[in-house]
Amino acid sequence: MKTEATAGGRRLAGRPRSAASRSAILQATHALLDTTTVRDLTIEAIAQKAGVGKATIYRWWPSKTAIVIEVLVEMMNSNTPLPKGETCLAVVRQHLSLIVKQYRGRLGRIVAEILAEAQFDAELLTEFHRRFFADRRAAVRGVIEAGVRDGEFSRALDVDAVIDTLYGAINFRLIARHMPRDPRFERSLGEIAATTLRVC
Amino acid sequence: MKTEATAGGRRLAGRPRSAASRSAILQATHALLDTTTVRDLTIEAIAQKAGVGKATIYRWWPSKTAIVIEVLVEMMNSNTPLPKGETCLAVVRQHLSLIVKQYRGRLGRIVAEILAEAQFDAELLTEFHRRFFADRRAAVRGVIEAGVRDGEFSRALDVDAVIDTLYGAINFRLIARHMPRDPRFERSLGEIAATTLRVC
Amino acid sequence: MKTEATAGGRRLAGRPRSAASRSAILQATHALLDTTTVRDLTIEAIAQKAGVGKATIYRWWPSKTAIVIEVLVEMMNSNTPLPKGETCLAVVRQHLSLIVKQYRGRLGRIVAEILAEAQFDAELLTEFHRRFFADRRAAVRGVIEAGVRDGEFSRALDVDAVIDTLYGAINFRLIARHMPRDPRFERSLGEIAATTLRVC
Amino acid sequence: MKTEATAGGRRLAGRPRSAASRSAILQATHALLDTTTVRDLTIEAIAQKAGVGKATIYRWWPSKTAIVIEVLVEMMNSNTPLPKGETCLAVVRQHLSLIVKQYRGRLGRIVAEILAEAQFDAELLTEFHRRFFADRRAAVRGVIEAGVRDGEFSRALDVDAVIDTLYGAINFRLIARHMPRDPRFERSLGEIAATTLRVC
DNA sequence: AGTTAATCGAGACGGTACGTCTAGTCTTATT
DNA sequence: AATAAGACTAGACGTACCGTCTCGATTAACT
Repeated sequence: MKTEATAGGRRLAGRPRSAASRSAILQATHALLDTTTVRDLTIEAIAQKAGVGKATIYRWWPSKTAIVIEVLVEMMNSNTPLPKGETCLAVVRQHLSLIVKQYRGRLGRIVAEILAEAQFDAELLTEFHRRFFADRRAAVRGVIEAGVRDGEFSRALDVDAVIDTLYGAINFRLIARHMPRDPRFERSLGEIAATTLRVC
Repeated sequence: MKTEATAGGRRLAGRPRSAASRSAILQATHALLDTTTVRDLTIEAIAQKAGVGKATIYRWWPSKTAIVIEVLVEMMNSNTPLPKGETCLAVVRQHLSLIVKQYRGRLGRIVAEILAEAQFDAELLTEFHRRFFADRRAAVRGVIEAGVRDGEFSRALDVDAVIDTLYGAINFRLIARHMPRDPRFERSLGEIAATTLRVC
Repeated sequence: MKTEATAGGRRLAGRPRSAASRSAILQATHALLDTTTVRDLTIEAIAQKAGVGKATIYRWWPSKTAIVIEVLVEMMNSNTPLPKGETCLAVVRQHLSLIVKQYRGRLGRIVAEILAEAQFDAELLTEFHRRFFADRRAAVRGVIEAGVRDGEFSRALDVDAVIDTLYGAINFRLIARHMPRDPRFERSLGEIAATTLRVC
Repeated sequence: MKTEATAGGRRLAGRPRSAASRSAILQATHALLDTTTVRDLTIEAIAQKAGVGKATIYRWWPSKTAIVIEVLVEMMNSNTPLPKGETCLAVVRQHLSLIVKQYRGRLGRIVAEILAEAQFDAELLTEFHRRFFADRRAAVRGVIEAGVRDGEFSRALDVDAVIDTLYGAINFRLIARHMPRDPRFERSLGEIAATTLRVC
């Protein structure tokens, strides 16, 4: 038997992965999510709808939720550039509003459901954080740290705690559904952000 | 309080519900939760361990998660009296710390898992809110409103938003698991609470 | 309330058996048999329809089929007097025709179904034989033996074998359903009876 | 004979049916029938004993009794060639004796139980007739018709009625169990056959 | 051009839990 | 006692998916 990967570059024998199957699977999943929750989604239904063998799915994804994450990421594709604003506070406030709005529809439901499924699969949770939350959190963090450097925000800030406070409120209402995520909530969040970031 | 039979009207015909079975089911569920997640928990395993027919479970609970909620509520029974404190702020800070600590062990995991399961069952979510969150939230709300009346806290407060901000941070870290719920987090939350409540 | 059975007999303590319940059970069973097979009949459905507790049924009958046997016997009540005829052969032939006709409707179906259920319950089979077949078989036997004594029938006859031959054919078609139990069958059976009884 | 794949057309897509599973199921059923009645037999027990998923059974058989029929047919495989004899009557008599003997053991019990189960499933009854009775009946019919052509038997015969008379007697005693299927019965049946076939 | 090897759709496989159903038993209060 | 009501344990039902496994058929890259 020869080596699988010869000098320098990748050297795959055999039939390459079918791009058509991959996108058929993602599209089928997307379509099914209109009428089904992530939990009620089944690999069999995806395979059926995509006209694909189950094994093909299992070859490339570890679980149905992993597919959903991929669908979600493709849905969001460059959807969330950090908004512009005069001050760092303005940027943060607008971003908070944006997220509240974004989470109002199907997307919010799917995020909540992925988080739910990921409670029972640590790797999935890590993966979701890496592919969905990480960049946005880093961006927000960057803005806040800039605000601190500029003297706009308090020097004593525990940045992570503040972020979890503001975005956690959104996620908590998303998940616990005990109160609406309405314009008043957006405004109040903005006020709280102002106070916390400047005074804390 | 009167006896169950007399209060409220007619005594029902037929054999009454077995208290022994009820508590066997709750105990079995409690025990199984040591080694299983809520998702991996099965009604069959509970029935088996409790020495109970499956039908008996289905007669009294709509789903396994409903049982888990009942177990959780019995676990917490008068576990969380609102702490004493000199000022309203002190009470809130101590309560936040208490919750963070409480959520660190098995209890936190179960709360997260119930929330996860409840993402796919609206009634369950309502029920969980009613039996688990509602009282504690009302208590916290009472303290904050007292603080407002006394002039200790800001008059402009959106109390619900503030509560979701503080407790949402805890729940967000519980669910997303991206950062530890450690003493530093407790301290930071306390600071943020102080700022938000007094200045906002 | 006075005692129900005083003078002349046993005086049982406690509440006596309810005649109303007994007949409600039999009537309910009778009614259900219009739309259900004996197999699909359930004790629960009988109890429900009769407005009777399940335990009451179990107290007085060992199985649902036992109830069906009782219903059947009451249905047949003095239904099958041996027909009159000039000769013994004529009596037998008419009786065969009568049975073929009787078995054509619901009654035949129920007999077949009782026999089916009784394949798995030896006591039931014995009971069914005793209450349903025994008298009629004895009567037929009597006629045939009279024919033998009179010289109308062959002296060499194995009476039981002949009976099983003639009535067995009916029961076989009733159960295996491979051929109709029609007038031609009646006629042929009569011919075979004549030959067998006289020549054998 | 050709291979299965080629004969009759296109090879089907997908994994082919497992011959090992099929025979494991039949063997398990065979074994269980030693200690259980057809009624008490359960699909779960068969699946368990065969080391097979329940779905595999349901995929290929409509009911447990259908499996039992298949087991029975495989048990009988070329078990019952029509016996040789000098005359047609001799053939019929020997065949009757053979069937009586064959039905004495486990096989008789199973035939009775299948007929019992099939009282509640018309398709099953048809299937059982086709796979178990049909060929043998046709063979007997052939012999009798030959006898008629040769002048050995009566020209007036209703062949089906005669067959049901002779074999019905056997089946009736098998099912009603009111009399033994012993050598005397064999002899009497033979006598009756002789009379009926020649004189009728 | 032929060979090689991983891919593909299809669908059968062993397994497991589901929620339903009925059996037969057992508590109640009532008659 | 016997009754109607109905809760109880037990366990099979037939279904649905799981994740794995054969199949024959494709499809490139490497001889």
